[in-house]
Order: sequence, then structure tokens, then C-alpha cells
Amino acid sequence: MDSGKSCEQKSLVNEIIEGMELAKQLRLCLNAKSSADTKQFLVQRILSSYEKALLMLKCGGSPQSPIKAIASAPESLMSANEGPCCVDNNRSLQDHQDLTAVSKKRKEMAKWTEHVTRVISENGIEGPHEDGHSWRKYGQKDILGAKHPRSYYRCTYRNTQSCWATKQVQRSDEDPTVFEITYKGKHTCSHGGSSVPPPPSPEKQERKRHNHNNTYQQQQSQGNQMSFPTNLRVNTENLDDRENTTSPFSFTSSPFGSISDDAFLSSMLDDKSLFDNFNQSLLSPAAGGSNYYFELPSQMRNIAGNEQRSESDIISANNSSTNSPIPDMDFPLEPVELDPYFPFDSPGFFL
DNA sequence: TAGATTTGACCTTC
DNA sequence: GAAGGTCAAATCTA
Repeated sequence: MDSGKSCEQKSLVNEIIEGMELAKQLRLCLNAKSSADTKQFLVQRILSSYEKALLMLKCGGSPQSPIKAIASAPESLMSANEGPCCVDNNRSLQDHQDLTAVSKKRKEMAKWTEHVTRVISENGIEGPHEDGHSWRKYGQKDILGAKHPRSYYRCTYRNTQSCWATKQVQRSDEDPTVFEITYKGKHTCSHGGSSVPPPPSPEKQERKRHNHNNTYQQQQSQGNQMSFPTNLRVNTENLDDRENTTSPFSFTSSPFGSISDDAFLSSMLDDKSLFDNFNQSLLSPAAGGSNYYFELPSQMRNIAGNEQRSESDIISANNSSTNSPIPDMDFPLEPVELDPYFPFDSPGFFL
């Protein structure tokens, strides 16, 4: 399939270009008075980019290559160029076609799983895991052998932007504070990772329900306040597929220039999508299936705590079973010392 | 009133 | 046939 190949090449070139851009940024950082963390982060990003590119090259010819898997995913069956009018005008027919396509391709759909530990804020409200996208719940199902029902979500912009990303959220049996989130498909909508706060996330919505009528949750919350989770565990499956998913990590072009570190961190935490994308990006095993460990600096946690932020998911990832060329990328971020002139908004920095 | 959630029914896969 | 996934009408909420 020619379009598939060109898509591969495009992705590959994009990765390489990104790596180059990041290297340029690193060079600027080396010249400027940037912190070691900033540099280390850039190095990590560069390595990640090239690692992805290498993986694409390695897998490019394989029939089971992740790129081809993505290309066969239902979301790709409908061109992203198809506007809402197409969706609306041929709704019933298209729905049927989509349904068929989804059914046929369900097994091949890009899929990965995150285990998200919900964080309990100081006010006892459980913090949901925001992923920077807005989701609409379309179903809930009791799963055999599972204590908790599984919830099904799809992108809010599915109809308007033909975004076929979906996710399933299931509370863990062993640890009710852990949510197993399975993502399917890639976001093609332009809303992911934007600095505009998304509508309430599924987890938030679930929290709302639980706050209404679930004393268990409240007890859990109160109990967990004393043991504030300092990390969030992300396990990944089907890493090859994850490889092809977007990593919408992107700083907005907001003027970081003159803000203090605390202000910067606060702004990061204020911008849920930004913060989650930050986590997602760091956690993304896109580079060949590595599980990165990321622990927020205490400074960040303090900010989150002081603001009684319920969204302050603090994330880590298991380092088990990594096949990443990057050996155990543990890099706990110390309080970030940002170069006030660091060009976050320069094109290509965070893609 | 528009948009989101709930939930029973239906469809697909195994 | 069972289980998982999705649809869509009814209901809720801001």
C-alpha cells in the first residue's frame, strides 16, 4: 500500500526531524544557563526520537510492523480529511460501514494499557487521571470475573473530527485505587494536548458519581490521604502498537519567559492536559517499549498539594521487562530550574 | 436546551 | 452460547 509506505516514511522523517530540533534545543541549553534537568530531559527526548526512528526502520518491512498495524486500524479507514459534512450526510451508511470495519479490524486496532493509580488530594477528593483528551462515555459493562464494571469511552470529537480513539477504564480488583485504562486507536482530533482544559474526564465523571453515593470511596480517600501515592504505575502492552500512537506532549507557547520555577510548575499543574501530556510523553514507551520511571520532584508535589489539586497524578512506571536501548531511564526530576529564555515555543521542541 | 451519562438491547468474536 | 464491545433511546445536568 503506497499510502502506508509514505505514511511510514513521513513518520520516520518526522522523528528524525524532531530529534534534530531537540538537539538544537539542547545546544541552546548548553550555551545558556539551563539546569542539568532540562538538558537531561532534552537528551531523553532526543534519544526517544531516534529510538522511535530506529524502530520504524527495523519494523518497516515486517508484515506485523506497528506502522502497518496502525494503518489498518479502523480510524485510518476513514480519511481524517473527511469533514463533518461527510460524516453527517452519509451517517447511516457510514455507520454501518464503520461498524463492519471496526468489527473486522477490532483485533488489529492499536491498543495499549495503562495502570493508573488515582491520587487522593488533601481534601479527600480522588484525583482522576487526565490524559489531555476529552472523552464521552458510551457504555458500561460488567466483566466476567471482575468486581467492577468496565466503562467505555470514545473521543468527544469522534463525529466532528472523525477521531476514532477509544478507551476502556476498569478499576482494578486488587487495588480499587488503580484504574486500568486501555487505549485503542490514535487521536486524530486537534483537541488532544491543547492548553484548553478539556471537558471533565471519564475518571472525573466517575469520581462525581462516587462522591455522590459511595461511602467506600470516601473512606478510601481518607485512608489514602495519609499515604499519598507518589507515583503512578504505567504498564504497557502491545508496545509496538503504542509506538504508533501520538504522544501529544506539547508545551503551549505561553510566555514562560519570566515566571519563576514555582510559577512554571504551577502553570504546568494548572494545565491539566499539559501536565498529563508531560507525563504521557515521559511515560510513553514509544521508544521500543521502555518503561520509564518518572517521579515528580517534591516541589511539584508540594505545589499540587498546596493547591489541593485533585488531578495531581504522580506517575511512575515499572522498569520491568524493558527492551529499550535506553538503559533504565530513571531520572527523577529535581526541582526544575528553567532557563527563562528557554524557547519552549520554538517549533518542533515538543512536537 | 444542548451535551453528557445511563443502561438495556443488539452485534461480533471466540 | 457466552462474553465483550457498541448503539441509541431515555434520562440527567449545567
